[in-house]
Amino acid sequence: MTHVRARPVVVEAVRPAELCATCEARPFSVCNAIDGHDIERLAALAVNLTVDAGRTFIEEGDPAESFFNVTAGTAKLFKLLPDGRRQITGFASIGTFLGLAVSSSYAFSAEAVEDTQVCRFSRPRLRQFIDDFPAMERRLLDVASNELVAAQEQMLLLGRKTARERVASFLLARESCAVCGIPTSPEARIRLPMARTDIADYLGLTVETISRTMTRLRSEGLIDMLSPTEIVLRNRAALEGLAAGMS
Amino acid sequence: MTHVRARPVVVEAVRPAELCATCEARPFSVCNAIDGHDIERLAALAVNLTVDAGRTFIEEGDPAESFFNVTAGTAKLFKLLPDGRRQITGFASIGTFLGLAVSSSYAFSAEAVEDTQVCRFSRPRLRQFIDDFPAMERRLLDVASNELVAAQEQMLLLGRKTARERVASFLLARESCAVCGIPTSPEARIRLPMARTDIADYLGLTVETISRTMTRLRSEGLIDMLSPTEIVLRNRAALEGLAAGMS
DNA sequence: CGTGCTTTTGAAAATCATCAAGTATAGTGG
DNA sequence: CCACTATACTTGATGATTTTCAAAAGCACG
Repeated sequence: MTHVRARPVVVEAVRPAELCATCEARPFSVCNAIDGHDIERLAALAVNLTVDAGRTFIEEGDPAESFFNVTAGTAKLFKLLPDGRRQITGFASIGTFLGLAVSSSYAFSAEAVEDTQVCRFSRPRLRQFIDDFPAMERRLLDVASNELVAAQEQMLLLGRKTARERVASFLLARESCAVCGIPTSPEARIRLPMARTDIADYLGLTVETISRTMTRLRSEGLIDMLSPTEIVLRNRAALEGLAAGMS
Repeated sequence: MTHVRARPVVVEAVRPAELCATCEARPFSVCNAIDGHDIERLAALAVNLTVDAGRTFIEEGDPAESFFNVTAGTAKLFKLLPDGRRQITGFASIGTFLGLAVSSSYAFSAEAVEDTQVCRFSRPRLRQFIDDFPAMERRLLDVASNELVAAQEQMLLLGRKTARERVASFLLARESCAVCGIPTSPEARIRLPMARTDIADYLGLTVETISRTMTRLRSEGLIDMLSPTEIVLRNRAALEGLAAGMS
């Protein structure tokens, strides 16, 4: 259980929309469904935001007026219980589209884990845009479908895996996420921009359990810890076995 | 942990597609995005299946050749670990669309909890159909978005709620699901077509814990149990408090 | 009216949480 | 540049919720 010290819901800076045409995040995002000059129409809808680490830019329950697209950095998405218990439902990095929901209010909060860049779209206006571009709708459905599959996998983790299995699964997921970390180097160095508390709230465990489990994985030679935020997978096969539940 | 006694993956009977126009499930399903005579084109793609209780009609990992739409009964969707641990990711009832996934293989298995009717659609052919009917794609995106929200709520439950809170959440969800149970009578009688084991695997608990928790809720006057499968909510407010985490 | 399965109940065990404290790290100000 | 403070991470001891193991009670079905 983590009691979250609230930081003001403020966006650091709002810059005029940059050209989507040159956006580094585009290859990873739904925006690549649009090409040619149509991309300029999309750019006209986008507002570039800089969100400092620790800042919340989506608040659960608030009217859902915008969609977001992460273009740099990392954000955590989470839900809270009244007493402060928190469940992180996912981490958003470059290319992640946020705000899919039929409801009129956000179903989760989003807070930057490190300095983050996002594009903000007015919900009704982007909705209108999508109606004109079926390819975009198609891409969004693909995104939503993939997230659904990921969510089911996470339910399996939360409902049925042991602490060890959860941590192994997490590390492997971080590693295979080619986009999210620094280079997926030959020796698989993983960057963990989020705090241990965040990992705990993502895996349904406590900070202490995360720490103990990682220490043990290290002492068993399955991983190396260059620093708390830099992990090297030493025995991928063993980790994969663990993650798959063949402990 | 539940070791699943495998039942053959067989569909009981295959009937010629009935007219979607008169389908009772249509108001609850994505099919209502299509109207007029276009519905006949859709009907031409559908195959009606009867799935007996206990039969599996989607097997995790199998090539995803079909979409399904539940038109009657209830099915459980689940993922397994190699040693038999099971996580039920959801229950599908009338109107539920199954098979959304970009991958070429199913991400979960589906087994009928009670005698169930489903429509089966060839994946590529329905995909083609959808391309012709943006309204359908739109509806699918809405469905996927809603399921995503539900999945996040379930992650909160699995990761952070106590056994009591989970069971209370489950009962309330069953109740508000106007479609899934028999009548949402004035006194909120809930039908639970699934076994205790299924509830356990859905809530990330064991059968024993489910049983004990429900017994306790009954002894505290929060619920009544007419039979193992028929529950009455006696103190809705208290249950809602529990489910929301204000224990 | 057994037979088999589901549900319930009981006792013991275990994983993980909680409480507590020490260590490392980073950022701040002198 | 270094000490100082705050925060994050780690480690240890204890405890509790939930699991596991075991068995009885209910029910459905042949």
